[in-house]
Amino acid sequence: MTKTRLEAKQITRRNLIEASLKLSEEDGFATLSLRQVAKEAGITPAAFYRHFKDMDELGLVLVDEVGVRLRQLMRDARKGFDKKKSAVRNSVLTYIDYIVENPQHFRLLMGGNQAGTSAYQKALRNEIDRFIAELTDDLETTSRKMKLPIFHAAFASEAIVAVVFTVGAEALDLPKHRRQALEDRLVVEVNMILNGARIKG
Amino acid sequence: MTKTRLEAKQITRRNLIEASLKLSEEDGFATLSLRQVAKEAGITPAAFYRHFKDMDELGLVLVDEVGVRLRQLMRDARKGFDKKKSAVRNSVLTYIDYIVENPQHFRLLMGGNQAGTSAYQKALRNEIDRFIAELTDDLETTSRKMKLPIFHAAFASEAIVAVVFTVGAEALDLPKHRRQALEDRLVVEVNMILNGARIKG
DNA sequence: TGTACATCAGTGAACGCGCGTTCACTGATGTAC
DNA sequence: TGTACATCAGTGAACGCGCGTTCACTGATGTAC
Repeated sequence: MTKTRLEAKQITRRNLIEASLKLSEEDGFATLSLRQVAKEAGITPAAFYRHFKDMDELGLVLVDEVGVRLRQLMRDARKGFDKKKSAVRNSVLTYIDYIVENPQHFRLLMGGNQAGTSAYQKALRNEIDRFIAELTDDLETTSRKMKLPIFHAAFASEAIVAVVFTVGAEALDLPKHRRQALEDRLVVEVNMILNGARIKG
Repeated sequence: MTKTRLEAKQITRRNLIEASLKLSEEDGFATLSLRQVAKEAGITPAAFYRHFKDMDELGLVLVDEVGVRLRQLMRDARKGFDKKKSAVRNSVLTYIDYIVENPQHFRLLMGGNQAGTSAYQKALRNEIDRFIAELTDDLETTSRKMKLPIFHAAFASEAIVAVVFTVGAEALDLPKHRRQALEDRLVVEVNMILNGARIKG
């Protein structure tokens, strides 16, 4: 087995990634130290450098992983398996569930808005732009199918993503029983933006 | 003059506040150290404690000061002196101008979303809720005056503040000549939300 | 298969640094008489 | 007004701490013959 050593290295790399996600749950990625992550992953600080140049490089990997996963989730949610609910409500429920179950992922995408280097910032910005682009596509496709014109699909997507991220951040700080109100609010606000986007001018 | 010593103390306190605002311009308040602020204010680290219990207490003062100032500004902007432009465009222009001229203030209100203690978080949350409340009042008053019903004034305000803060964060990272596009975008999105809020359901 | 050498993930000690916090102090300002 | 004492904002040294980074090393895994 010529791969044993390589495999072991990849396991450690995985451990570093999982460790940073776990530790991000508390205060986000920006406040993590290399030593904390190495310790949580079960290696010495010096061994960290066998896998990543610095914390920033690890951060880029995390943003990418989380972005891919969250976009896939939202794509599935929009397809809307539960026909009893609107596509909007379906998506909102899926989204809120996900961020409550995976606060680390969400804090990762939010938190960097402020701290972090410019490379990390750009990666985050890029992920969010992807969300917006996918949503814009979806709105335009749906509009064509439904024969309901939409005048500002791109702007509407930007506004929706802004609202969705804002409400998501609030959801993390609330106890479970108050989440329902947030879901309802988010559904109303998203529909409000969609209605506005269907009006000319 | 029995006040000379007290006055001197208040000047130093002011210096600490101004120093932290100045240093916040770079990366926000969360990344500031007590020693940096003391140095910028021209005192030794130990003297800091004559004025504030810790950085968190200073943070609360800053959030309050900036919040008061920004709310006053937006109140004035909504009154809309420039009658050639819509109230929405007037407010958006004022807002973008302000955050570009005072990035420290804006970073202060944004940045804490992630880092900082719970007391600081709550103060921020509280400031933002005030913005939303004032905007809601304004929307309802205007609605009555114009005899244009509005069905979701509170939700619309939440959505508008979310969008406005998001776009504001983006404005800070852009060169001056690309700001115009952001203003236009913000005007369209805010109007979109207002239009949506005037539709029932 | 067995041996000799190369690779390299992870170790553990050491470094200098900026941090928050404490402490006894100084000396100008303020107060009482 | 003049003197003796109290107050207290600011000083400067010291502390222990966790940080990122470096380095020579170890020893298991991998490779060549």
